[in-house]
Amino acid sequence: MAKYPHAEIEKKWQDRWAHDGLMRCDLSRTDRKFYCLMMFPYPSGELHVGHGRNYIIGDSLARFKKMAGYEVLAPMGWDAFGLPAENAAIQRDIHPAQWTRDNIARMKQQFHHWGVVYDWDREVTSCEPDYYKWTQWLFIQLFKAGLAYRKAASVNWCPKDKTVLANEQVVDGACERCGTPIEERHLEQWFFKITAFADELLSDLGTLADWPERVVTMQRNWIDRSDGVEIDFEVKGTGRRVTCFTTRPDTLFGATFMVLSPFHPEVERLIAGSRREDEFRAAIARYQADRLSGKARIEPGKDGVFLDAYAVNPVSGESIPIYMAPYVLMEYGTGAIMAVPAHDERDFEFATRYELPVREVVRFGATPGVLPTSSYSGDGVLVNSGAFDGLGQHEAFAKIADDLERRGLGRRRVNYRLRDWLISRQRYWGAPIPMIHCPKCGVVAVPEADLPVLLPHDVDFRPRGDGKSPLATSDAFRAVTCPQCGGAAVRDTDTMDTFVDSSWYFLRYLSPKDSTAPFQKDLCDAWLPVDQYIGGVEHAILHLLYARFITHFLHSQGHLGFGEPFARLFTQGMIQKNGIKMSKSRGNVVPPDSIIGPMGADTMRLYILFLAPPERDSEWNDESVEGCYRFLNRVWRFYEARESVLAKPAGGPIDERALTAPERALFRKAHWAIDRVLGDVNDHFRFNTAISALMELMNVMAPFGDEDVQSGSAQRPELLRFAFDTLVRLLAPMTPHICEELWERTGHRGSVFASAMPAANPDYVKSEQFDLVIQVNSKIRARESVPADTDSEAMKAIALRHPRVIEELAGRDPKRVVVIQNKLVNVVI
RNA sequence: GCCGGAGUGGUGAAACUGGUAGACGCAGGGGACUCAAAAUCCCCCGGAGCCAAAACUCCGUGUCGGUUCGAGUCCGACCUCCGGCACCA
Repeated sequence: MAKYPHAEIEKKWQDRWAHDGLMRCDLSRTDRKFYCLMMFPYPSGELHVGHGRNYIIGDSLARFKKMAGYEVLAPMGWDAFGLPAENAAIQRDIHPAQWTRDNIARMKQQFHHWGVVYDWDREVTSCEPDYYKWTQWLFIQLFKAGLAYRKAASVNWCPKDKTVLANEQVVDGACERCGTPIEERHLEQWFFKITAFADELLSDLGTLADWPERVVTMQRNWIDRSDGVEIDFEVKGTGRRVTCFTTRPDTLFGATFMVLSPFHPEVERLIAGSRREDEFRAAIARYQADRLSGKARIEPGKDGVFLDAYAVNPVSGESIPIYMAPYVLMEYGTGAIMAVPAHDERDFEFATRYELPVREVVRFGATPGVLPTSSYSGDGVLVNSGAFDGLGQHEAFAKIADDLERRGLGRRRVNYRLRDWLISRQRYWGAPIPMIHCPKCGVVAVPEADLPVLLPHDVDFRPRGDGKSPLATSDAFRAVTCPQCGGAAVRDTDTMDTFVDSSWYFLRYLSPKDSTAPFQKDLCDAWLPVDQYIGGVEHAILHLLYARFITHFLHSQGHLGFGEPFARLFTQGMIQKNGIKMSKSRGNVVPPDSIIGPMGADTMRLYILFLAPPERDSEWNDESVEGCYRFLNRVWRFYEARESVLAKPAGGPIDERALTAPERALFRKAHWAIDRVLGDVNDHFRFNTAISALMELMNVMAPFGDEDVQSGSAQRPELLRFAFDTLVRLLAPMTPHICEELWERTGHRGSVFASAMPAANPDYVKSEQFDLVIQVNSKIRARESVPADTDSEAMKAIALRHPRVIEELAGRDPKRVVVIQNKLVNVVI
């Protein structure tokens, strides 16, 4: 039998949607708004079916919401700056701008062929001056607020990409992108002070009830707040002090030694001119080498050196030896710790190795003993702690902290694992940092009226490897007059991390062409937070944290009326082939055209949605795709075989009581399908079960009307039409082309997406009969078909007079009879 | 190590608040149509017991226990896989 003409149908509707602006959004309709946002892609070229999932889920959801009466905002744009464009451009000897533009055109074409429709009037492209002008504006706002600062920092340097990487972009000591082991360099870099927002970013996670739990957890662990106390220890005989951070001031009396990071400044002071200086320096060099190799966990008990020096416990006056050891990190706290081996695992390991005293200061239960875990269990009582003996741990924390603060020897402090965000990059293809270095005035922001600072086109953009940006080679770009004093000055030649570009794009969609402001507060306040954000879980930390930070910042400055940008988040799973992620380098990608060509975009969409719950990683199976194609053909043939009935309007309401039993079953199945599909999609993105419900409806519909139509005696045309219309409308968001065509052919005016979703009548959602399960002692012994909503007494009676039950009872009385409405009766003997 | 998530047929997966395990597909087997094939349509399809069929019975949701009339679902312990963090004081 002939296949339905998908190619022709799909082209027709794709062109019509584009022409009619199907997803054009009217921003003035805010009473029922739905902002449906998909993470904008990096324009890397061809998209494969794995990428497609994100956009197909989003497009289907947007269409559902449209049919549910929402004014849907579904925009799309391009995260267009970044390294791959440069690398590809270097390889192919074309300009990154050209390469990027070509890819955008290609990907737009692909969306079009998939039937994925956006409001293209709102397209944003982060590498265009009309966009990055405002990324630069954002930088200046952060600068003015004291949240963008320069610091000479030891930074992660990728020798292959020849650029600095953020901590977040270093994975296992290697570059996230190319896998090259990173090196350490000391360079002046720009940072955004995200740590200033650490606390609100952490506590507001609690308001994100509609985010996946695991994403919230990942962010919480990433920020990781710890409350503690900084304590000053005197370095004996020097008059100098070393400050330690601890979350356990209650164990202060148990500190039997101190450990400095080998990179702590005090180490240099202690070893300079010392008798064992050479030995110390050799050790430091070794630790340095280990640190750069990155990977291995450093065993606290493995390595450390006594520095021939002592510190004085500020409370007990006790002298304790000072060690340096690589298990203490310079990057966290103060780079120095007071070691309490009795109550900290790592300190315990170290003390064991170097035979240092272990003194119990918190007792759990009655028996003395050490408990070397860093967890703060809270029910211990202090011992060996002078005046603080007998206090509970929590109380001791407070008392000791108070005591230290009063005497000026310490202060309460909160530390985060989160570090400030290093945003400068020594690369060409990014937004230039809008700053000027003046010999007289120092670092000065470019006046906002002078934005954008244009990225010069004719620069040798290959990376240089000397720690400077390619922009530094352009004298024309660098030379500038200082906006403050008018003297000669130079521009900053670094560009911004692309995560800055993507940290605010969702605001720009509302006024993408506005040349006077990055976004409009009133529009943003009306349309945000985003109602549904959809993207890959790989952005769980970086992008989502940065976007939250920037939104919180803009909120704090009064530019926005809200702090959290994304009310609901959905992270879709990866599509794999042969058990691994689809990627070009692994050669296991499925090109969309290999499906669309023979079977059409609707089949591809249907398969991707039917495959599995969308949040789950799933395996692509070529054979299963055909099952979806078969289903669409069945729908098509159902129409064709009944065209004479379906093609013309069949009016009249359906009188349920006048229907025959099988007709009533179909009528109810349609109502059931409405209920299922809308519930599955709205509540949990369960497109897979929604589709299976529609397949069930089709299975019930299939026998209806065929022969009757042939013989010209079709019964109940209104029922046939009701069932078919229902199927078409429920299926339309997922397979839009075939459904638009069928909607038109069945005599409807206007797009199916301009029509309303059908509503289920609760009276008809359940089938008339159900299988009453009769159990004896919880084992199924019989089933009987009975009318829905048979009351408990009647159900019980049916069960008790069933021959099987009578047989099992053998004259005895049941001990108990459990009745579950519309389900089962369990006779317990 | 810590924090999440997941383990169900040959396979992708269903199973709403504890109540018929395996819906809906795919693959496979059988049949109809056909000269034949494709396509389509119909039937079967977790395992075991029975020569076979029907009926029936038992077992079965990673493992072992528990709660309950009843557990894939709840509780406890464990195993495996995936993801995140990993010297954070």
